[in-house]
Amino acid sequence: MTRVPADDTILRHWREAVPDDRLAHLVKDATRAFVRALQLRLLEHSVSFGHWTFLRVLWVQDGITQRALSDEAGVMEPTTHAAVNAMEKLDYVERRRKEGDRRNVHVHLTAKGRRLKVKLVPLAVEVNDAAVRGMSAEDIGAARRVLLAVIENLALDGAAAPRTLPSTREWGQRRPRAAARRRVVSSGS
Amino acid sequence: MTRVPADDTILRHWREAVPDDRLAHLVKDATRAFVRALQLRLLEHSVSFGHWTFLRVLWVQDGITQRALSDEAGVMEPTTHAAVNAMEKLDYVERRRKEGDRRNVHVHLTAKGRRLKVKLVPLAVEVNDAAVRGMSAEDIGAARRVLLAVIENLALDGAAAPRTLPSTREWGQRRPRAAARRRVVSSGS
DNA sequence: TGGCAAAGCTTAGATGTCTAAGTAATATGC
DNA sequence: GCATATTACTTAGACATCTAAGCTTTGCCA
Repeated sequence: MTRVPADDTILRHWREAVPDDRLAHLVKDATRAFVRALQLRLLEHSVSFGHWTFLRVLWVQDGITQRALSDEAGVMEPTTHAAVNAMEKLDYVERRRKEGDRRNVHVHLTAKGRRLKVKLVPLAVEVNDAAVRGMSAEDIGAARRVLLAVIENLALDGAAAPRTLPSTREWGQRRPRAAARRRVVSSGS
Repeated sequence: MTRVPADDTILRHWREAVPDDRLAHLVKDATRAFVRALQLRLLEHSVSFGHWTFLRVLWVQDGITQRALSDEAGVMEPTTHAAVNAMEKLDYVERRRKEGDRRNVHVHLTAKGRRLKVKLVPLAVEVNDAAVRGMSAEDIGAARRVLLAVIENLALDGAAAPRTLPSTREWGQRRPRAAARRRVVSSGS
């Protein structure tokens, strides 16, 4: 790689500066570190990081719908859609429609997709072990509690904020002016 | 209807499943929660989340070079370049070349960019407070330690791993940049 | 002192993620 | 039993981020 953007700089950074959104940035940088480390290993098996997210889920719940897959992976449908397209081309999965509700598209692993599991899972374990090396079990437990709390607290926060608007949260309304105005202006000129 | 991808599903998810890369995913989901929460607030001031990252740095170190800005923000130059372009259009910053080294491009806040600080910083504080609500100071401290360790451990991991790999499209081929080289060299001093 | 490497910025293109809006199938209510 | 809402997927487009590679300026040194 050319240059790790961070390394020295980021580390110094975290020991000195105390910005107002310190935890948020720590979490963000940690995510990048995790993604990068796993990506590095996945590349040797020609699997992109994006696919890992979905394969993980499918190894446990093969044949679920795209919607369910999105939920389990924690992303929106279009993200899943794009990833499934790519993985279908790579012959890791295939889409199937079943009898019954014809809206649903079920995503099934191919033999090839299934085989990746034994190779890839150890890589993730390796990364996680390396990541927490030297940390006590208590600290790691505390970190888990805090992160889970963050997710819960902010989910509430996000759900509460737009409450002033129609029942099904309308981001379009809340997000407002920037987008709305832009649209008006461009159609008017 | 726009659905929050996560909410219930993600929360249930974290209380049940115990995948092999649990911490990595916890961290990733927490990042998304943070970003989303802050974005929600920034949008009301017509500031995108991407700009926040750089404005934070500039409020403290106005007039630094794009490279320095990249390092402080923890991203690569092209990311900074794109963001500075956008912020320049919005009249939050301006680029200036100084006497001396003409390769450097210094990024300066405009009055408009500077004014955002008092409005935006409280939003970040608010998000961080909301995020850790109910957590003990000890747990939060432990979480910080763990996250910092993750960043450090994986930075080492990333620096070490590729050297041993004859992998085709990797590090080795390209002429190493200063940082990469420095790291190798300094192992001897 | 002239050439080559390094440093800084830019461009090009890929990836992963999102919102908004469109289409097709199904469910619901009057 | 049809009109309408809801659900699942898709398409379009935006944005933040990355790597690879190109350009310009500077530094070094043989």
